[in-house]
Amino acid sequence: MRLFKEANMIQKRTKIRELLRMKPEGQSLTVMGWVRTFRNNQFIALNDGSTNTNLQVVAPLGVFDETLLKRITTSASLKIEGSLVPSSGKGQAMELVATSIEVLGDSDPEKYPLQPKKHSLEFLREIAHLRFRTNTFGSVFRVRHSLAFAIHQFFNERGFVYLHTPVITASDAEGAGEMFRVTTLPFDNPPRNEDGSVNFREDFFGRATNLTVSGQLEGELGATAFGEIYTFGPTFRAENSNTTRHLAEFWMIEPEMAFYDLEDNMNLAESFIKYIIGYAMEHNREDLEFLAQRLQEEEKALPQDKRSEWTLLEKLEFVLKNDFERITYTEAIDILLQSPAYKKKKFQYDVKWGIDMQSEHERYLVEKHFRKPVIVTNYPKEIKAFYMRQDDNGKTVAAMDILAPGIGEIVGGSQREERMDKLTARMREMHIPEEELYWYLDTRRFGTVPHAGFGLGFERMVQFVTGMGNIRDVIPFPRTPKSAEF
RNA sequence: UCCUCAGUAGCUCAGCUGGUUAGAGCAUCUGACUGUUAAUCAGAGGGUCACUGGUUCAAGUCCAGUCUGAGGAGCCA
Repeated sequence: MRLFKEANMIQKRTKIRELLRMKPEGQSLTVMGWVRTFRNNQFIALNDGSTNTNLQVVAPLGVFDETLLKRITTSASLKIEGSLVPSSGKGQAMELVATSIEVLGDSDPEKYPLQPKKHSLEFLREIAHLRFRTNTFGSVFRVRHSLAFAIHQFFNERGFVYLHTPVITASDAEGAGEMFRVTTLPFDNPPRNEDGSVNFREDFFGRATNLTVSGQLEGELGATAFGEIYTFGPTFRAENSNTTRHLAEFWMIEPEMAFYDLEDNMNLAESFIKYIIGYAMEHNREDLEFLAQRLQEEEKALPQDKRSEWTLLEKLEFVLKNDFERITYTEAIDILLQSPAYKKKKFQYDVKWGIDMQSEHERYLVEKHFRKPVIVTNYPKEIKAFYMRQDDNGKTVAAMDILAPGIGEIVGGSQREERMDKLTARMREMHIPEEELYWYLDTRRFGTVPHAGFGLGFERMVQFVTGMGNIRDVIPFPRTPKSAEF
């Protein structure tokens, strides 16, 4: 009975996104949504989240009770029945002339924090639970949804298996970053060993556990059975990073493919990025146009030389149509050494073969020299992880990073070391305990194969596509140091 | 974690070399108007000047510490 009623309510409702595509010929429709503004005691701008475009609802003068009209305040929720007609006003093609208005939920205008005006992103971050009701965040999170959907579609079309790697892990061997401990032990008085250290054998899992910093090692287990897998889930880093590009909780996509070399890996990563951007451009045109416009207005405050030369859509279009630049680390260092910036001593950090490139170096390559996404390959082994495949020269590994304009490293990947002897030798050099990773090494023990994979930070991708400057504005509930309110 | 900047009304901000009762625009409320597009016009209410301590006859203003936020750096995705 209850189910039937709910279905009935849904069937009657027309989403504004669909309504706006109809031909207005006086048809009778029901809409439900939240009030954005109420002008002139007569015109309701109604938004239901399906699109940024508000529906203009006309409440003809004299038809509705004064006490009802008083309740039509910013963000009150309404159910409206009316007829869809061509608009006699200028700002919109059609409007709904209300025959009945029901207030589903009141919104006290003295207390509701959002106003029909511009708010700073910093302020909206403080009311993250309500910011979805703004145009900017409406667009950002519809685009985020589309990108997530496109990711699954891309891999599904190519026969990849979506592998759910664990959120709680016991492995602390990879060293991808500081970890959040997971425990049920009492923190004021944990059980102790004789030497005074905490006795994790008495903890929930019988050992020390943490939130995952990467699903890659588990991903390799999948790849060496299914051939091609991908993970897409939350990842946690307890680093005290306070930047526009870091979160303590973020989402990562990590494909892992057997029978792929570095070149295959790069090809996949490049077509993957183009695919999901193309998907958003096709399905979220309106949102992207809104975000592009928002960005342009924001940049008006900047001096001429700091403004971007392209609009957001032009930038995305360009990325779609052009090949990413591919250079080796060694070539990248040469370019930096030859650069006017280096010769004029503009770099704060020195450049020489063997360094881990700094943000300023990556920015120079991507934003000044090539002016497009760049894939840098074959880094020195000293600055990369133990599992990356060693090149024949003994100096470099088959790594690749994709650097994007504006955000820097968006993808990090490599061909993995499939040769047992080389891998364990490197682990010993880097003091990584083999015993703890016996399960990982089993992939090399039993039918090892050449394989490769990469990790892509989802929020950085959403930043790139939406043009949002701060990563805290592209995840619904950002977790950063000293901040986990909602 | 380091460096720099900031915290004054619901929001965005002004407040000079310390000196009467701390201001503006927007928002809100009341009234007017009624085809408006962040409507318009008139009026009203609204403040622990982040917190703690100090200097001083006197602190929003100066000093110290703390907290929070932003930008940059490092770490990285």
